[in-house]
Amino acid sequence: MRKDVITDAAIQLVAEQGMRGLTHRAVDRRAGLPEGSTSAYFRTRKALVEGFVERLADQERLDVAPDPDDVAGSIARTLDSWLVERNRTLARYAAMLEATHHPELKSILVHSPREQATALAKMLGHEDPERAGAHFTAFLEGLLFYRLVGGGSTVGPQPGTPESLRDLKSAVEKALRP
Amino acid sequence: MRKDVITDAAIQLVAEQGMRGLTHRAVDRRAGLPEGSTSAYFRTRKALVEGFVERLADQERLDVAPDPDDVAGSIARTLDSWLVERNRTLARYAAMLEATHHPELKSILVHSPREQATALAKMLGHEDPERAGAHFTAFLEGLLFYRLVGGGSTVGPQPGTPESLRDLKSAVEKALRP
DNA sequence: CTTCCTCCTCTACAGATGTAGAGGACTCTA
DNA sequence: TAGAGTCCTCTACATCTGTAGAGGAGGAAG
Repeated sequence: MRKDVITDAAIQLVAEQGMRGLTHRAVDRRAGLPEGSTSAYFRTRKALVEGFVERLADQERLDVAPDPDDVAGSIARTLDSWLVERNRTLARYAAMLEATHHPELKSILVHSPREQATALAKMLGHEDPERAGAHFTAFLEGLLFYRLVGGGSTVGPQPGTPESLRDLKSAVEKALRP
Repeated sequence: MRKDVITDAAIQLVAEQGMRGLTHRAVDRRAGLPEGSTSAYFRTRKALVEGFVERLADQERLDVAPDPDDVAGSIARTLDSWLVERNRTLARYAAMLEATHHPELKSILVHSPREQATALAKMLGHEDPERAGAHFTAFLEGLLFYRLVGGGSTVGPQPGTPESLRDLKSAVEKALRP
């Protein structure tokens, strides 16, 4: 579908150049479409931003569901896949930051791993599941962010490798400890 | 100094409107300076971005030095102060994201809490201080990020209150545990 | 075949943006 | 007081950006 081609190009653009690079014409060029296409589908820039964030949210809805027999392992695998899909994850951070001054985006981005984390914490016998769940989520979020943008540059092992998985798993295990 | 007025205005702008809001003229207006001032001090946009990031780095160099007698408490206080200075911290996240496609910024932003965290982890008797330090840093980073931009909106207690300090401290303590 | 409708491409235009330089005001030095 | 140097303001201009609408290509419906 045309719209998806456009929003996918938008995601790449945002990952590579930041929100500033997201213009109608730049998306046209990036997607190899004739000038004016993006503008036809998303008349205003606000619409374009929302379209791109919706696409992001759609693409990530899949990934979420830990295996109860190997909680840490399955979470580590999900995190690692997000590191591998570097551009998508970078675009998501850009979108989250954008949501700070563009609240409509928040409802699109919810993605809410929070309830899930709370449930998980309850399951694992934390005394204050709400708080533990929030801390756990924060830790994962930080792990990702730190690997991807923080800490200078290539911190930690190369994503997608067994070593990366091992490292992530050990971190997740530590975070899951009551 | 004139330059500081300009870069401070730039920080506010970036926090409120994102990198996209950072234009020479917008900074002039925000700082109440005549049009052209920003352009005189920072001829290119790249220079403007670097100037604003340098200013950010300068302002945060102060805050870093945990009290050995109350490690968790002092770290919690630092984190809380960053939450209170919402705009500066938001601007820093924008800058970090920007550094992804603008590597010169990395050397300015280093801020490197990593060696510190490693040293801390060693001090507290972790078996793999390097890794523990990285995880610890990631956790703090995530805690901040999650509170400020993640998780929908106002997650957790209001920054600056004793309750916020207590919550942060408990989180930090948990993360410090070997 | 004609008519209609949808999807797409192209062109237009006002306003914003990056960048440059001319020249004025002010300060310092002699 | 004259001259030199610095700091600032203003104006200019090519380019980019957001947004709008006119109109064509092609398929569907009659």
